[in-house]
This record gives sequence, C-alpha cells and structure tokens, in this order.
Amino acid sequence: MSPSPFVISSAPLSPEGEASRQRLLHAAVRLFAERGFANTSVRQIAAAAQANVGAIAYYFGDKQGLYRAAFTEPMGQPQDDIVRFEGPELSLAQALRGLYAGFVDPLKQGELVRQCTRLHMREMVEPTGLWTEEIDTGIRPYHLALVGVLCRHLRLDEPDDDVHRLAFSIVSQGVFLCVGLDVVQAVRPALADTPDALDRWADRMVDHALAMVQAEAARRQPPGSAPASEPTSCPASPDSSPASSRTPSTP
Amino acid sequence: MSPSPFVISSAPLSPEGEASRQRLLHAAVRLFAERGFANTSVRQIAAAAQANVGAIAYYFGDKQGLYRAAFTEPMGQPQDDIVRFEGPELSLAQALRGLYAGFVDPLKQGELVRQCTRLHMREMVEPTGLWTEEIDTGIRPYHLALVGVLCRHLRLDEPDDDVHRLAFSIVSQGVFLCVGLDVVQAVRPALADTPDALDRWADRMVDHALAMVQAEAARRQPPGSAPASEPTSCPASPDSSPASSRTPSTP
DNA sequence: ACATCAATCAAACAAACGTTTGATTCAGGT
DNA sequence: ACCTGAATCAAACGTTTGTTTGATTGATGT
Repeated sequence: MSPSPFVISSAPLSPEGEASRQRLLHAAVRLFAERGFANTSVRQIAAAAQANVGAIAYYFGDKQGLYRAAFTEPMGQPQDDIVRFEGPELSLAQALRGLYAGFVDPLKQGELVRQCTRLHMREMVEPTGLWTEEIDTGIRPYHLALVGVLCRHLRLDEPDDDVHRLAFSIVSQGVFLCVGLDVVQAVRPALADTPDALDRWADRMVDHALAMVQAEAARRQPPGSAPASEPTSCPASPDSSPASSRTPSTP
Repeated sequence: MSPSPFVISSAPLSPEGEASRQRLLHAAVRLFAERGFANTSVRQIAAAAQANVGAIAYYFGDKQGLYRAAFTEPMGQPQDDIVRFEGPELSLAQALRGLYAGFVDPLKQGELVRQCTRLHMREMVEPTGLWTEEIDTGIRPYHLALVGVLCRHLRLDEPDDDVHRLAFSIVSQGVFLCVGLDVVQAVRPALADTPDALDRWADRMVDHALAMVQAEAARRQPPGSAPASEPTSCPASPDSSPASSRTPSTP
C-alpha cells in the first residue's frame, strides 16, 4: 500500500521507477501530440508505455499532471530560445538566423521534441489553462526581447505599435513552419522533408525578415532625409550581407 | 414517433424547426470553438441552445454530423477568398491588400464567423479527417493561386521552391493573425481590439509583404544587371507606392 | 529471518459520455 | 371529429472515462 498521493518531484526515484516514469512520459507526449488531451485515455497511454494505469496516478497524480509534465519537461527553458538572438554583439542578420534556428532545430531533432512542439501548438487553439501560463512565462518575454532587438537596430528609444507588428510578422514565419507543417507537406513537401531543406528555408526567412526591417526603417525615415548607408546593422556589423550565405537559388 | 434517421438536407423544414436547428448550430459553433470537439458534450450544446439532446440526433444525425455542419455551413466558399487577390488587373499591392483582407475581415465580422474561423484553425493541429479534405479543396488552390500571382509579378514562367517559400511567408502573416490572436491580445491588445486597428495592421502586412517580394526579386537579379525601375508591379500599375496609404505612423 | 518500502497490478468505482427509445404535444389536411 | 407527421421531451441504455482501492511483488537494510 502506498498512502502517499503521488511522488513529489523532489523525491529521488529508484532507477527502475525512473525508467517507468520516462516510458509513461514519452508515451504521453506522443499520444497527446497525435490525438489531443481529451481524445487520449490514460489506458491507451499505459498500454503504449507497457505500464499499469495506476502508475499514472502514482507518478503524476492524475491525468492533468501527466499532461503538465509532458507539456513542460521535454522542452528546454524558453530563455534558451531568447539568448539565440538577443545578444547585443549580434548583427541583425545573425540575430534573425538565431531566432529562426529556434523554430527549425526542433523539427530536425528527435521525435520527442517535435511532438512536444506540436503539443504547444495545440495549446494555442485548444486552451486547457496551461496556455495562458505559457504566454506569461514563455511567449511574452520572447516577444519583448525581439521587440528590444528591433528597437536597437531601428535606433528607437521606445517601442511603438508598429515595432510590435513588425515583431509579430517576423515570428509568424517561424510559427507557420510549425503550425502549417501539414499543409507544406501536402502542397510542397520538398520544402521541409530534409534538414538541409529546412536550413535553406530558414535562410529565406532571414532574407524576408531583413527586408521587412529595412522597409520599416525606410517608412519611418522618409527618403528625403539622410539615409545611413546601412540602416539595419547596429554596433559593428561583421555580417550584413543579404544573408544568402549558401544557396543563390534552388538547385 | 419518427422512424427516419434524421432530416436530410433537402427536406424542407418548418419555420420553427429551422429556428431550432439554427439555435443548435450556433451554440455548437460557439462551444466547439471555445472548448474543442471532445471537450464539448451534446448536453452542453442542447442546454445552450435551449433544446433537447434528442434534437441533435433529429437534425444532424449524431454529434459528428453537428460538428460537420458547424465546421462548413457558416463559412463562405474558399474561392471567395481567392478572387480577392488573383485578378490579373490588380497591382501587387492591391492583390496583397485583398489577400490580407481575407484574413482580417472575418475578425471584424460577427462572433459566428470568428468562431468558425477558430474551428478551422483548430483542425490544423487536430486532424479529424476534415482537415486533409480542407487542404485539397480550400488551401491548395489558394496557395497555388498566390504562387501564380507571385510568378506573374516576378516575371517567372514556372514557380520554383523559393516562390513557394515566399508564398508561405506572405500568408504566414495572415495565419498568425488568426492562430496567435490570443497571444496578441495578451501582449499588445491595442493591435487587434478595433476594426480600425486591424486595418492598420493589414496595411503593415502589405508593406512587409511588398518588401519580401522586392527582396526576392533583387536576390534573383543581382544588382549588376539591368534593374527595371519598378520590378514588383506587373501590367499597368495604378497603385505601386509603398502602400502606407493611411497611417504614416501609429498615432 | 524479518520488517520496510517503493513499485506493480487487477479489479472495482462513480461519473459522464453519445445515443436510442417511446410517449407526448400540436398544427394542418381530409 | 379524425388522422398524419413533424417536433419536443424525459428517461434509460450501454460504453468509456479518470480515479481509487487493496493486495502482491521484490529488493534492501538490519
């Protein structure tokens, strides 16, 4: 008999216990990502993990706790994504490359991260409560960091609505890569079926984003006044070419 | 007693019957959009519509049929969206304005269309079979039409991968407007809380899209060769200014 | 050898689910 | 007055759901 409700996160688990917990977690990530929260039963998860149904309550308290763990544990911290583009020493092109790498890399990694990404995308349109929390702890800091980078390169003291709109337009390319992957695979599968193709796509996203930033800079500074020769590079720009580093066109 | 399985669509409904059917349909759209298919019970729908549970089987056969009706009926035909941007007489800026209007207008309309839009976004990540069908009948023609427009303005005979990538980047701004609306309302609510704000945002999207197309044109045609003075406008361009027609900046 | 405790398991639980049933109401036609 | 059929309704059906229970196992420490 185990009177304790369930294993607290700080409690050290035996090696075999930890293995069972991991099997359950991985099966949960896969099934939740494929079929959603409400359409996945705890029995299906237990069967896929070759574990007993009671083990879910034992390790995670209840189904909601298992979902919470599947939603947050496999994902790295959101600040890991932010540091890839907010460094003051980065040129704008470098920062954008880092930003889109944050979207592309999970797609190239193993199935687990890919499925966990899909879980987050699912929360966007099917809020179970975890989503508003994710906005506060993950998305808002991410967005504000990007807005700060844009302000720096646009030489603005305070962000206005147009900077926020620009930031959303920039991330929207990355978001689409995740949420619209099924569409891409149905309409033009060659764009996303290999890591190389994904990298080429990320390069184009950088090109597009640079063009958007330059257009925004030009719009704020009418063509009459003094145009700095490179309005989109900030402190010292070791890399400000049009960023078509690899492919001049599709082979 | 009514031995017939349920009312066929061709059967004329009595005025009061039609009213009940509509109440059920509207309640279903709202609840399905807010809570998802699996999280919404037929009893909740019937209660919200002030109807009996049996009425769902009576009018729609079963829960799935009700969902199908809620998914397809309130939405207009997809070709309505295509004709807003594919006309050969449109300048690129006009075409893009029409394209983004297709995303913005539903958000300005009544709650019903807004919620039905949300239903479609939900289907993106939760394939219940309706989504693959939607890709073939709605999304693929839409994407190919946009690719055609881009080829025309880029003076290309055949679309290549980069044109498809450009098309996805262009629509991604509109997709984000729908799928990321919750994020926007949490991070920068002023961007989407009034029809005027949505129009301003659409204007910026046009700016960004024009910049992307121009960057793509410049990338294909290295700066050495002869640059046509206006590479992004096609047959006769009555409208090819940077499209900041209304707001020079945020007020 | 015994006690301890994490871990596993089959069985049972109450609740909620989608669906079906059969009776009832009520207006319109003959 | 009678019949017809659409429309509404409360009740019940069988299934599946998430969760709990209590016994059982199998190491580990004394």
